[in-house]
Amino acid sequence: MSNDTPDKPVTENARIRLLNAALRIIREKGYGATTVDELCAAAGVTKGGFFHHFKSKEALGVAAAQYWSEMTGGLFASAPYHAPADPLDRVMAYIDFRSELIDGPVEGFTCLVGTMVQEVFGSSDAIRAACAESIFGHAATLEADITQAMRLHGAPPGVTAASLAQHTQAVLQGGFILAKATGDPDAAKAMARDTAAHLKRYFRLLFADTDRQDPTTRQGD
Amino acid sequence: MSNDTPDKPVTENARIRLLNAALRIIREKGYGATTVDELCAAAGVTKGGFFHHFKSKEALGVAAAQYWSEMTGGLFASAPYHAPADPLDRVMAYIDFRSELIDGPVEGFTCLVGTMVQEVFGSSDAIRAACAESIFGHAATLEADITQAMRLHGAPPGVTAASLAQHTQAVLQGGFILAKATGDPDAAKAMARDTAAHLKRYFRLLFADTDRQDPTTRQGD
DNA sequence: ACGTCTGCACCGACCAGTTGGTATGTTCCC
DNA sequence: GGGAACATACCAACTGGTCGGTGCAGACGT
Repeated sequence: MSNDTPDKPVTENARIRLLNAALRIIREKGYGATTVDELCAAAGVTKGGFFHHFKSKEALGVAAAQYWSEMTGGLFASAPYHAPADPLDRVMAYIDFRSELIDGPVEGFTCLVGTMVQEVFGSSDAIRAACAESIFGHAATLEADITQAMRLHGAPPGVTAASLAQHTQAVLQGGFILAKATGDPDAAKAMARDTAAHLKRYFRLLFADTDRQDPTTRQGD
Repeated sequence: MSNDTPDKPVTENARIRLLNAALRIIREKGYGATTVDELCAAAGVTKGGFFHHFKSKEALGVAAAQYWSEMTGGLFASAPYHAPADPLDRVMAYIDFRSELIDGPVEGFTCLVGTMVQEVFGSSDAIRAACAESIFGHAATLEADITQAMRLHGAPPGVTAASLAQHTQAVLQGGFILAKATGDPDAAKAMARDTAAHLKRYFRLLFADTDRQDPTTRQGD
């Protein structure tokens, strides 16, 4: 979408290490609580090195959001949920895939940009915009499948593909919040997965009144 | 649940002002970005006054979460959505009520504890627990109506009242995140309301297969 | 082939401002 | 007069950010 990430020369080592550290630590502690020094220590880079690559902490935040988009974008693009021929099945498989991703500790499966935007939407418009781009950009990839599903099976009354795609993201993000609220890792996982299950059920019900009453799509739980 | 908030004497003026400032400013800028000095300035209290009432910033965070519970608890308890005789209608009216609450600037309608818990779940277990208490405590009040609705109309297969109540909170919280991500206040409002509309549709569909096919419940949008 | 010149990646000591927190009053009500 | 409710002044630690410098890889003229 934006072409300001040209394929850099191969020698960007410290930058990548910094970005990877940012992904991990910001998801663990939040953007505000993450210090530059901490990032440097984790990446094995000094303060000077940090500010050589990022002109400010905020710039690191923006870059981290974009890096997150690249990483997750690649993950989703190569994920197996695109396989089904029926677009509705692809949407269902997408939710299953998201559900499978929910594993391990809370910081491991939650969303970097969802976490960040909540924190900085009032104080850094640059980071907020980068997070929005990531979230809504990802929603757009899902919207394509939903549009096709509506075309093939008929559109449920009162909903649009864009709205549904964004709602999907909202539900998953909300699940992450509740997951973080529970102190226990297992409860957190169950919480997030349960939310995803409700989301899938919503899709199933939404498209049940179209031409899809036959229970041939009884996948999973 | 916890009785460590006994009814203090009436003379807690600065404390209340501090708490009100905290509610407003933390929702605006997040917990981490909110400084003690800023809170003091907003409440017209000095640093000494602050630490007279709260032994630390973290203690203020915990108190703010509890204060938020009290405030919203009162708001919801006296809200008109309890009027309908049918518990399912009450649940629907609850979602409508939440949707009506979505107005004005983003910081005005978002949830304090949802914002905070996202930020501090890894760094302050005390605040995290206070936020969890607030969220799940509120969910429990909704769960009662859902349980009754299931008893009266039949339970949709595969869901429990507790799970549904928590899912409701998750969806609303997720809507807030997407709302914050959009820079524009009007778009934010629309986003959050749209999420609530999807949630309501989910409930409608869930209970449509029970004894509730008659469209007498065609309220709103 | 060779010195050197240039620019980039990175270093690490340092700084000024800000942070949460404290020690010591003062006021005022019971 | 004693304790709760504040105010004032202050601090040590830490924050993001700066700045002069270093090592090294390639360009370039000879």
